[in-house]
Amino acid sequence: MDIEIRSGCPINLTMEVLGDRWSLVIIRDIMFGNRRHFRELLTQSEEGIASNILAARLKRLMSYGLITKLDDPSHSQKAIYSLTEASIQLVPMFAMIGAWGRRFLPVSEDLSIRAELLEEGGPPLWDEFMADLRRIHIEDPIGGANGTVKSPVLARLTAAFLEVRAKMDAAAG
Amino acid sequence: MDIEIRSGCPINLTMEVLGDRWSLVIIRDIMFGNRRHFRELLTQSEEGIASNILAARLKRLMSYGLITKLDDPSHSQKAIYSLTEASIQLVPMFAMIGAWGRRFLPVSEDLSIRAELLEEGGPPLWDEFMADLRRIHIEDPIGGANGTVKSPVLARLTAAFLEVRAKMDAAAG
DNA sequence: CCATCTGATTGCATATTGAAACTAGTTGAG
DNA sequence: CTCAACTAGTTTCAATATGCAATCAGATGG
Repeated sequence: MDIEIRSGCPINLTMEVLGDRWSLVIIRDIMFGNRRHFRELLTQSEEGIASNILAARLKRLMSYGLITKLDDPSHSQKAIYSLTEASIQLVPMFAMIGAWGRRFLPVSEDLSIRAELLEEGGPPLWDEFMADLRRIHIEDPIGGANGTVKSPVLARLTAAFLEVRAKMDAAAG
Repeated sequence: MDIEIRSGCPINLTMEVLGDRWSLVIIRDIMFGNRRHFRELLTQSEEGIASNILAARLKRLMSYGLITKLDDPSHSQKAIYSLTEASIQLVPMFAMIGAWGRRFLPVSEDLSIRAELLEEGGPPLWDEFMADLRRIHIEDPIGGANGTVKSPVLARLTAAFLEVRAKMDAAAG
């Protein structure tokens, strides 16, 4: 699982590592959905990734140091996937990707509220979020996975998302 | 050439449009290298894209409204490829991608100086650069392609790149 | 008039992707 | 203890994408 390194350009290298259909989507689910198990990533994903692709991407992301894998003490067969410092520092990039997508692509209201808040919050919010992520992924990945350690920023983003979704459900049905 | 839309999430949609090995690399060459012809994109690229892939990607990017194609009056068979407002607004994303790549991937000194300057310059520089790009891609694509209309920001970035490269050449040879 | 340059296209081998079925082991309820 | 449900994947196979080399037809330049 190695980069080919067609050139040392930062943009090219980033594309060699993250330039595919699924890598950033998986990191997004771990980061913003706090999905830490294979099953959660597989079935609770909006986009319906195939299990073989998910397995391959997780392996690949591990080999690049973007996620780590840890045995879940509560279930000997469960693994906990966590972000690393490298993937936590993708937060500003996600903010820009979300901002651009909201502006130029046909996003849905509920799924874009988090991107909107992240854009509005700017660097101060990103820093706060990254600090949270360090706690639930690096300092205490087990507590972060089982919910005993939480991210206030994530809680706010999730609450906003659920609120919009509830409003949409009420309007629709 | 349509998106499948597996979900309305801004990050997912952006990956459906730009999440592949080559799209952003091609836009990078048009944006930072001011390569406006097929041949330039094909042969002056650091990474050596295949001609069929380049043709397919240009067509795809056009269908998404990220580039436009224009007949070159100086040569009836030449086409000029230009950025659109949507791709010009990728500048902040490129800045973040470059910054992340510089921090976590084995970039080369010469090819990362532009990313460094773009990161240091921050939003004021990005805005200035985007204003330049609007002039040489939207307002006067022909003048922008043949060099009669120039981007001061691009000139600074290119000068810095050439300076670093000259220094490296001197040290090596 | 002919070599060269233009933006591509075509063929073909290989690599990647995607969906569904399947594996092998674990856990929890009865 | 037993069995259904759940765990993280792997296997299989068809479809698609990629990469490389060769090719093409229409300008252009000498």
